[in-house]
Amino acid sequence: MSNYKTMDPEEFAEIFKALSNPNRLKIFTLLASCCIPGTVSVLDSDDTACVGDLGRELDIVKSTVSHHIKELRRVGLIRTRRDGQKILCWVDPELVNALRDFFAF
Amino acid sequence: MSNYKTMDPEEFAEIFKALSNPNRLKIFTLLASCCIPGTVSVLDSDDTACVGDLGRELDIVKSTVSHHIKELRRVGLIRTRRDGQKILCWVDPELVNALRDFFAF
DNA sequence: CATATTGTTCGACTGTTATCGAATTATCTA
DNA sequence: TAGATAATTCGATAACAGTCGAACAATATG
Repeated sequence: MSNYKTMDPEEFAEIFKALSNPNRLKIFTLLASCCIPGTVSVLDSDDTACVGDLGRELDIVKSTVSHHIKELRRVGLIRTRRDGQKILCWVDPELVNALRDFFAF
Repeated sequence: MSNYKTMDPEEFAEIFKALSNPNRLKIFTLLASCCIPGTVSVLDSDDTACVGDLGRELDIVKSTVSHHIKELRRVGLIRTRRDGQKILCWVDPELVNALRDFFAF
């Protein structure tokens, strides 16, 4: 744990809480997977996905997806941008790196 | 996300849930910190800690610590061993490595 | 054996979370 | 402007989680 002394337990706990729900974790990994260069995405876009895509993929209603997206965004795991009617989502590589470092001894 | 295809979302979600409570995360990082070779530990032992140590350090009652330890052990994040009256705890490096890989793009 | 120390289990209480459907808002297009 | 599509917000409900103190169990030691 390279940064256990400087990290804020409350903040990291919030991030882990965001990943502690199976559906939210699936959303995160789906977004992460379509961000890898060269990876064939299950979604239509190259490096982003919209709320509707995610809902169809995971078979949950859009209000629930919206709720989960909001939570992932709140803790900084993903970022979003409106494109017309759709809200595009993608993971924040910076925070993912911070998480990787957290588990690096 | 190197292993997003093969990983089990339910299992990983459980692990993240175990780290989603601030006190449990503190217990985990305390144990992780005293496992690093060469690190000066806040606890008395070199590479383990007992329930009482953790409770004193975090100022929570022992029944709560015990509850958290049980949860961390259930998901495989830590391991325990009885030594006389005390239960010694330490993190499982294997699972920590798996988590690091999870966040490695 | 009696007592102290350490940890676990149990019950209770309080607060939080996941989910859905309905209503609402925003954007696009015919 | 009217209708279609996409997403958010809101309210309700059911399930779960964190914490504590009391009681219990295991171990050590006088």
